[in-house]
Parts: sequence; structure tokens; C-alpha cells
Amino acid sequence: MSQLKVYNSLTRQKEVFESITPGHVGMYVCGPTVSGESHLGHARPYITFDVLYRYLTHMGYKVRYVRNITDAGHFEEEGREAEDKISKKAVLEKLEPMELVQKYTNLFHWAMEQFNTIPPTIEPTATGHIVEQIGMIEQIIEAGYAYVKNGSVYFDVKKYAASHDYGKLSGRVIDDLLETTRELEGQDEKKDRADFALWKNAAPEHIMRWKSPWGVGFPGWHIECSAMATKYLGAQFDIHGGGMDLLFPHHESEIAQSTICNHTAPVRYWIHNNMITINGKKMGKSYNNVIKLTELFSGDHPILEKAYHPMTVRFFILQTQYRSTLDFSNEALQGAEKGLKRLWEAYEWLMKLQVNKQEAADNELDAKVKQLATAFDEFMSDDLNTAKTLANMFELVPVINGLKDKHIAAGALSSDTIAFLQLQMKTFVEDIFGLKNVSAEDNGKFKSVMQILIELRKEAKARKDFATSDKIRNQLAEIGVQLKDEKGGEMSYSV
RNA sequence: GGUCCUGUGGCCGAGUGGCUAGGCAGAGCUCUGCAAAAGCUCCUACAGCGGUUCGAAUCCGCUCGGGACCUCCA
Repeated sequence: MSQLKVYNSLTRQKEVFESITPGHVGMYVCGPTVSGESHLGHARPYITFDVLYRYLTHMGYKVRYVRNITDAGHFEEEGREAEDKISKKAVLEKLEPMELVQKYTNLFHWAMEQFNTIPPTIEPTATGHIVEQIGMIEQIIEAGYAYVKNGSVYFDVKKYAASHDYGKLSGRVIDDLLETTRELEGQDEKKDRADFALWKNAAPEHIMRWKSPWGVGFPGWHIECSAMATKYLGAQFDIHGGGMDLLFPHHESEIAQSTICNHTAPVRYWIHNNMITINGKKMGKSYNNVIKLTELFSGDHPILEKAYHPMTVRFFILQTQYRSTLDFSNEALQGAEKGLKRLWEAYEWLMKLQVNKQEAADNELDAKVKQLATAFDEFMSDDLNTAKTLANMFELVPVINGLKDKHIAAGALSSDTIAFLQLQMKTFVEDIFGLKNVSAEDNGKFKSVMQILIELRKEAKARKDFATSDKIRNQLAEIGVQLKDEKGGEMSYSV
């Protein structure tokens, strides 16, 4: 197995991955804020890190995968009137905040299941860790890196920056941050514009509120990740993931908080996925171009020409290396849909193939197949290059189909090579890429019914009753089942 | 304005100095009762200008375009 190399945002280069504890990996991924429905943009990190999780597991690591649920509201805009997103919307919808949080959490879990992502090993909530967050804030105050003002607590960035490299992760220059002239309301509580809230005093209308040593309030946005990551993964852990948009201020602040509390840099490898764009623009609430996952799966959105299956979306995302932007379009999605179908059908046939012990009749082809399948590991270990891995799979598709068509002689490949190909395809297509069959109706009874229809069509064709054979084929096509005549008079179908 | 990233064929995307992915779409052929599927073949691009080099999509500079972050954000 090749050594895994990952691009570390902290050092801006690919590094060989070595876990702190041999055989174990601690991975924290920033989870969703459940104040609303997840959208296509959310699909990218959770699918990306699902693949990383699966790949690390494949490499033999025992991975503790922590992904939080942010269920405590945050400021609409820090500095302006504090506005708890979750409680505000709850009032509008006449729901209890936790009811709303539960609804969107359930919806998120449902969508993640559709994508066939493996649930994290621990999924902590922000509201469930208020005590830990308060404890951490107390430590920061004791260390002298935070100050209390009117029931709120702020992190003293300037003081931190004097002895630490604030801005290292995001490439921010501390002097620029301090000198920014923009004046915002309510900034007066902070000593410096660059300071960020650890705890925020709750206005009377806030529904979500907790007692703290500084009064009734709620935690700042960045502290939850520091607190929960520390609790479940320790003072220093291997991987922290999330979208690139979180680099600053979220992850930068996380580093500062954790460093003060734990006296060590919290994370060895920072891994960030790039954004999904739509017409070249990042998808996000502020851009008004959000496609919710429910809409994506149902096709119920003006931008969408049709519904897209979750597996199509997963495949679409995997066709790109995670650090590149990925541009959404109907054309691209439909391309992915067809590509996935072709790959999957070849894959299914390959898995059924059984051969007796044999030597390769075509040594050149045999070597090529072996080489292509071996390279899966090499590409994936090079910063998870799913795009290249997939490209190799597609180079193997004509070989598989050639065997199926008898266009390539059955004895061309050695039985060892076929077994190896089957193993590699199974491992990467299903176990690591997490792809699965798109057609839901493909159960036993349905298969039997299809077999009957196929027999009828074969018989009709044998007596040159093309009216009947065409009727079977065409009427099945109308309900979305495609019959395929194969070489040698066999038939198959796809839904 | 500051910091950073990026510009690949009709579309989506790999690729970091020579060998030049892959998918989708399109064209032709084979197979086939017809069609589809499948196979084979073709379409061979790297924003522009200059530079480095024997040689650049790949390195450097400039120009133009796109984007991200700096504010909630995957």
C-alpha cells in the first residue's frame, strides 16, 4: 500500500500522513448548522470526508470520526444587534427551537443516508456541551487571553498574536485585521476589531440561553468545535476537515482557543474541500442560489431540468478532486448520471464473472489490466485523487464489456488478474467510493418478472414475431425499464 | 482595497517541464430483424502576450477574465 499524502492547509503542501497514535486516527469535521435545510453545497464536505474516512479505514486505521451538529444559534452578524438565528426562525415558524433543530437534524441525517455516507463515530451537539465550552472559556480567561465585558467574553487576538502566529492557517496578516477601519455597531465592547466572542450575553428575547459565570448567555461560534474536539479527540489530533470557507475566521480562531487551553497546536493536518459553484458562483444563502438536497432529489427547483439521484450526485462530486471547485450544471449532472450507469453495469457484470484457473492468453492486456487496477491505490493515496481513480476504472470498462461481449476472448486474462480486478473494483467502487446500485426496484420478485418477459421476447424473436417482441421492449421502455439485446442472443435490462 | 486561488477541447474535469487522462455530448463503422446497449475509430484543447529552456498546458513576468476569504456560510 502506498503512503497516504494529504494537502495540509496549514503548511500549504502535500505531506505524508502519519497518525499520532499508530493504527488510530482522530478526525474532526465541522458539521452542519441545523437552522435550515441542507443544500447541495453541504454534500461536498460530507461526501469528501466520508471517502477519506473509508479510505483510512481501508488502510487499516481505526478512525474516530467526530462531526458536530451546531444547534445553538449564532449572531447574524457579529457586532450588530445580536440575533439568534435559530430562535428567530423558531418564532416565525411557531416551533420550539429544539423542535426546529430536531427537524433539520433528521433531514440532514436522511440526506446523508441517501448519499450512503457512513455516520460519524461521535456526533456531538453544541447544546449538549455547554459545560465543556464554559470550562474552556474559563481556562482562556485564567490564562489571560480573554476579557469579560458586559456579560460577554472576548478572545484577545492582539495579545495572542504577540506570541503566536494568528493567521498562519488562513494567510491572514494580523496588522491588517487590527487596522481595518470599518466601523460596526456594538464594536465598542471589543478591545480590538479582530477579537471574537467566546461567550455572548443574551438579550432578553433570546430563547436559547444558559447560565454562565458571566451571566445568562450563549457560546460563541468557534468555541464549540474546540471544546468538543478536545473532549473526544484530545489536545492534539490528526485531521480536522471542513469547507474552505471556514478557514477564516472559524478554524483560525479554533486554533487560537485550543492552543491557549491545551498548550499545543490542536491539529496536525488541516484538510479543506473546495466549494461547489453554480454558474461560477459559490452556492450559499447570501447568493440566493441554493438548491436544497430535497429539491435536488425531487427535481423541484427552477434551475433543475430533472431530479437527480443521490448516487449521481455522489459520483459527480467524486469525479473532481476535492480541492478544485466543482461547477454545477444540468449538463454536467446528466453526464455524471450516464457515466455512473455505464460504470455500474460493467461493475455488476464483472462481479458475477467466474473463471476457472487459467493463464493469460493475452499477456499485454493482462499486464495492462493489472497496472490499471493497481494504480487505484497510488491515485487515492495522492491526496485522494478520486478523479484519476475513476478515470482508470473507465479505462477498464471497455475491457470488462469486451469480455462480456466475447469481443475479448474469455481466456485473455489470467484468473488471478480477474480475481484481482474484482477485488480492486469491489474495494474502491463500493467500500471506498461508497457507490451503490441506483435502481431501487431491483429486488428478487422484480427480477423474476423481468426474466419471464425476457423469455417471452426471446421466443417471439425466435419465431420472427417482431410485433410482439417490440411491444415487450417498447412498453417496458415507457415505464423506464430498458431491455438490452446482447451478443449471442442474451438479454439484460436496466432500470 | 487587502490576502489567496484560478482560466484546459461543445460541457464537466485530470494533469506541474518532453510520453499528453477520463466522463458526457457529437461523427463514422461493427454487431443487430429494427432500435437500444456494447465495441472500434475520429474530434487532440490548454485565456492573451512576452521570457526561461534543446523542449512548457506545466516555470517566470505582464495583460485580460473568473472565483474565494476579509461578515453567517460546507
